[in-house]
Amino acid sequence: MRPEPNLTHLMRHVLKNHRFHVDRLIRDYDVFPGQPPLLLRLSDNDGLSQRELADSKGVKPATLTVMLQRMEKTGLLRRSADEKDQRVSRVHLTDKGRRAAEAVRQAMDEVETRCFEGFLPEEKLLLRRFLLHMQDNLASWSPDES
Amino acid sequence: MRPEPNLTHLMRHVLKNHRFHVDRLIRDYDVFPGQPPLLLRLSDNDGLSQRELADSKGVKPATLTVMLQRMEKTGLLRRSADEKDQRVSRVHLTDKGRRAAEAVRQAMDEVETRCFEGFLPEEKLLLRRFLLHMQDNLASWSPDES
DNA sequence: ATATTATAGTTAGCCGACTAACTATTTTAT
DNA sequence: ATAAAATAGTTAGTCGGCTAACTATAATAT
Repeated sequence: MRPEPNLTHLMRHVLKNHRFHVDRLIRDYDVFPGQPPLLLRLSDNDGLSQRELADSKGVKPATLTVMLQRMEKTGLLRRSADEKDQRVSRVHLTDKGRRAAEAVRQAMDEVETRCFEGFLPEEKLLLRRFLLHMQDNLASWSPDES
Repeated sequence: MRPEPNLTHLMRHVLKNHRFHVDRLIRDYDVFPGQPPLLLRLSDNDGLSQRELADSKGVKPATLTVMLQRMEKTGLLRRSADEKDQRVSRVHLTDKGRRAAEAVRQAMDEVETRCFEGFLPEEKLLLRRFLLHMQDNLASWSPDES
């Protein structure tokens, strides 16, 4: 009666659980569920443009605009126009943003550690290979064919 | 400069791509991105309660209520009160819903096939084992410890 | 038998994601 | 040099997910 859930369904379940734990660990920093990757990216590379951030996160510019507006409102970052190209706006972390990013980094590390407890290094490598293989299969599937 | 993306980040990427392809294949059936699993579940098991559906999909009842309202409006399903327990409402696919479910099943099969092209059966088993291991690690992590 | 508690759904309001249509600026072509 | 095309962001509207607060019905306890 309970059909074996397929692999992608299982993956979704795992990721939901993963996100839940990360959120739980940083809920005191005004950081919302989609923001951790952004904070880490900015912490590694201050002053990126919104376009670069969107590409980096694999998200549409419209999505990013709204997220950044919220994060600016909660004081995690500020935006300033690029001097040479008035179209682009560059994003900088505030002090609060840097503290949040540090907390996020710790939380992500902790969850990642827990998540892969009991994995051998070669198993993690194998998992990475599988994921890259899947990614390659899906990305190279042009919408035209069958 | 480009840090190795961690495994969960990679997983998110793969799933986004997966969902994109499923959506592409069923966009002519009034079926929106979160609805495929629901349609399949109902197609296998008509007349489930909302509670059962929510648990099955791993989603909060409030989320389901809104999704079902939309799907009822587009004519994919209808709801009726249980006779024995007036609190529960049972969900049934319409003919249109059954046709959509069939299309979804085909689309999912096709994407799943593409996704795992070049995988050996034992590799898929290994991947499942890894995911269950991760799921177990995360699910057994009580919020209290560390 | 009544009062309490538990369960099923709903509503409201938020965040994250998308597309489509828009503005503003910079490049490129003619 | 001016017109056309490309690029960066924004806005509006929708779907999917959540939490919190609510209603209605059923089950339990005293």
